[in-house]
Amino acid sequence: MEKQILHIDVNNAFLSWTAVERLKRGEKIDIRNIPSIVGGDESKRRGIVVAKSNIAKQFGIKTAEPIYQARKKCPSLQVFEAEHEIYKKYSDKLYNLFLEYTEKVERFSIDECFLDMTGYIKKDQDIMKVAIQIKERIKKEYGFTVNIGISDDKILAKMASDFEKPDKIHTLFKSEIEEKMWNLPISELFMVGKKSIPKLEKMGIKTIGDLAKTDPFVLTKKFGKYGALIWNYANGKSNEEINYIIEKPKGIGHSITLPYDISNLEELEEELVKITEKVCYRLRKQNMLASSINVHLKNKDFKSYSHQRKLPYRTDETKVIIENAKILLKELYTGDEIRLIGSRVDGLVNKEEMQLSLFDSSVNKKSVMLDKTIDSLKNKYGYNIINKGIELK
DNA sequence: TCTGGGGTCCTAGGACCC
DNA sequence: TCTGGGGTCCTAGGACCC
Repeated sequence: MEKQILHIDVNNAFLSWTAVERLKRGEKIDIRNIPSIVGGDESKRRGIVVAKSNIAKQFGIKTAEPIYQARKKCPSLQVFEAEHEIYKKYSDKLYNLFLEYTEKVERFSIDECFLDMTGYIKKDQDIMKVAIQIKERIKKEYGFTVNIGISDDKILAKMASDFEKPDKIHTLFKSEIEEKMWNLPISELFMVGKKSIPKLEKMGIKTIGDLAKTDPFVLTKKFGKYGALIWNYANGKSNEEINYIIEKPKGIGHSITLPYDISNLEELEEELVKITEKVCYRLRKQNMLASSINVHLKNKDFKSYSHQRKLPYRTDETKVIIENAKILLKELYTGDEIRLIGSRVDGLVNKEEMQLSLFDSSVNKKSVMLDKTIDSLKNKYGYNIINKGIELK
């Protein structure tokens, strides 16, 4: 049976959601109708464009560009802070709405879902009618717009939702790829990013159609698995399933761009401890144990380097993880001026499964008890209620 | 006050084992 | 009188996505 897939994408998600929330709070101006963006804090050197209104887009403002540059393009630009709790709230609402139509919903990102409608469409309906109904319900019930792509292939559905915006539905069935997709530049193809574009162009591949008609053997030879992947995408043969089962994370990380460059180990260590504590807290919230820890630095010239090491045993203990993170930082640090520091745990496994199969060495351990106490305080009174002595200095 | 932060997956090379 | 070779594990780095 042919698959029936929808890809639903919120138009300018963070900006739309901020707009809706502000209207709800009684603000008069709908920021979707003025040149506006959601952006990071410039005073903390996190000033990039995260989302933009369509008017801002008309000024040539691009996602991820520095805000100062965006302002040059449009001096009257209004900048709003991101409000992640609100975004999570709208994302959850959408997901629950989609579950009314099929149980096979994949959350692809905070503002995008795939719906596998195969076998879920009633006799008096068709997939277009369902898409229209979903789109109109979201607009009416929540006050923002979405784009919907319809296809018999997952990646084609995603490509289709990216066609003309906002508030539109497009089909891109396998039978339509020549007509609707092959004339587009390769940069439009999912998974073709800025590093691959010049390489492909050098081979004379400028459009998705050019890519589709290239010998897949040549692509595989040059790009490995990646070559085969994009060739399949260009030919509408992704054959990917909708992963509607909620997966546990494989790693958890946190990184910060520092408000100013730091060039001494002690200060970096303080930052590392803070962010690693947060990582460990999130790890325990997931009820998982980590196998390895990774520390990542970026210097003022944007050169990145990282080290990782196996933990002595799979653990969620702040003390053990921080000790190992500190070792990595000492190995890594060469005296550079550091712009960004990151910490992440990987190789996560479920805690319960581990405790069934192994002698549980953590019972009554002092550091485990301390983590539990701190976590419950944080859960009750908020993350920042308790800080280690290092932050009180 | 120019360039975020959170992820996943792939590759290449070295260590080590048989 | 070059240098086996297959497999696994580990690390570092990079590409891509939103």
